[in-house]
Amino acid sequence: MSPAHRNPALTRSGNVRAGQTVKALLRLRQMILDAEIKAGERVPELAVAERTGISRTPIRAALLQLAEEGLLQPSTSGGFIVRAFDEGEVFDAIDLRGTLEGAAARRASERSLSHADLAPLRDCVGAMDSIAQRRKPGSEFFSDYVRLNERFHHLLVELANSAVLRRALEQILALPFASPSAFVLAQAELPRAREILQKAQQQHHAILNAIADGQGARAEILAREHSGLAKQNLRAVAAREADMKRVVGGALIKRRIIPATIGAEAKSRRRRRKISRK
Amino acid sequence: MSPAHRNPALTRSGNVRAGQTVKALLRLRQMILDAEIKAGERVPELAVAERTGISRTPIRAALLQLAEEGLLQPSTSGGFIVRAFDEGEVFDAIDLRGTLEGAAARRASERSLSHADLAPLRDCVGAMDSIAQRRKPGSEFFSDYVRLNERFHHLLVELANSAVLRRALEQILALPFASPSAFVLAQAELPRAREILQKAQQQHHAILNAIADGQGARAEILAREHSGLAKQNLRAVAAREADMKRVVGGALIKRRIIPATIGAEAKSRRRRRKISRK
DNA sequence: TCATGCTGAATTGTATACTTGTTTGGGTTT
DNA sequence: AAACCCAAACAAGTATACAATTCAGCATGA
Repeated sequence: MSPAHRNPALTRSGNVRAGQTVKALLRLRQMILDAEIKAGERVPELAVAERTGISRTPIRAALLQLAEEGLLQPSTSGGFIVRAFDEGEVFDAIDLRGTLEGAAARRASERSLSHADLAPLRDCVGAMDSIAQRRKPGSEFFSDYVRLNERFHHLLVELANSAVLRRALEQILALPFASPSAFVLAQAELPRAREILQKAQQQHHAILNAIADGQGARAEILAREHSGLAKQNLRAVAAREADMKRVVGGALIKRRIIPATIGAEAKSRRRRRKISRK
Repeated sequence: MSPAHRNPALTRSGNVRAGQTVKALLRLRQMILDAEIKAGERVPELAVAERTGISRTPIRAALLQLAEEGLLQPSTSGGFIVRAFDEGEVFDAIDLRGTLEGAAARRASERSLSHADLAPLRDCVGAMDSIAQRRKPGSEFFSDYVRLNERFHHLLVELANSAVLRRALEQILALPFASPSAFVLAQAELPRAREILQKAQQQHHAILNAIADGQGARAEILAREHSGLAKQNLRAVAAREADMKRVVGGALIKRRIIPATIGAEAKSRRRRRKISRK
């Protein structure tokens, strides 16, 4: 998407010369997700430019891109502010992912794919099986699982073979908490962790089989239902603020129940006279 | 999305002071859709800057935006080229719109909306009824119909009350031929024009009723099915090149059957020696 | 005490100069 | 004659200077 995507590698100097725009994009996204810039705050171009040593032009491009992704929101007075999401929006995002993955599963089912076409997906599910059967979840347990899980969902979309569908899913996945494995880390803390994981794995199997059998409607429903697990995790995790910190971009999600104290407003500069209206 | 969204009077109205970025965006989009720049061609910043009297910076922002919308494609060597769509992609885009509108209809159904909430949608359908019953389609016939049709689809999404869903639909509707009324004008030339229009209107009624009755699954299927009409129109229109010219952005759609002559390549400059690679 | 309008600092939006990379055409060599 | 190399032209990426707008803070007056 970014115009500087083409800069794959090095210049003659041998230095990793990623385009400034890409650098700015990555840095800014990190800053937002790590809550270095807090939700609701403005993102001043100049400050970012000074801090990163990148000039304003690429930074501006990155801001534009991040606004496209939905992490930033254009301010009425120009510039951008970090978007805050309430629990409902996160829910809706996961729901939409379910809808789109359902559409993908249906399309994949209707393409009468060969056995070989489905091999990668089958292998992926198989690999997850062997992970899920480990007695003791080791340190790489979850990172392995997350990787395979993302691969599963990625393959699903690829099998649908629709550029527009892929684009739509890319858009929604730009919201980190909409990702299929967004809550896996937090889920690990839940008492029913293993149970949830096994249920997810059963669903992976079911989706794969439905696609292999060309059962489009069934595959769609199953894929959609599969996203219900993420919704369930969201509900469980959102209840405890501590768990929310384990979710990538969790700082962007504002709790529904706002404390009575207006502590949040104290530190950010506020217009003292908003009664000026009329 | 664009940083200059804040400009009060922006789009189709007689905008007195639009930001340069917005101006560039509108101008460029028009140039692309009118095939002033043909599909597959590069869009040179400087040329556009000279031609429009706008400096490169806002033009670059507009190019970025248009790439986000999907009308432009980043080139490997930097810059952008006008994207070409084959018939399959147009089909997929309409299909995806159907999926998303289906999701919207379902959500709307499940919100237990009051009679008053549905009034705008009901009024819209009513207005379309009175148009559809006109004996002689006048000059404003189609423009009125198109306006109301777009309004219907817009209201449908609003009733779903989901920001992410709205965003996803905005993305797909940025492709002009994915619009619900993209083929209405071309459809008018078809022999079964009136019949198609009446069928569409029946579907509008059915969707409205399903939502009013809270029948989510039914509303979803109906809305999805409704997009089938557009697919049908696409098939009918795509058969004849002349009709394709009546479709907005039709120049971006490349025919499936490519003539044996390589005439298209003759005019565009080609690299003579691509064997230079090692 | 509060409303109102002015002013200056800050920040975004725009233009342009400059740098870096890609392309292309011609000359050279085999 | 074909392939290759090099260099000049060109276009995109980046930095920075400049203009326009916004907003806080203060002064002024009711």
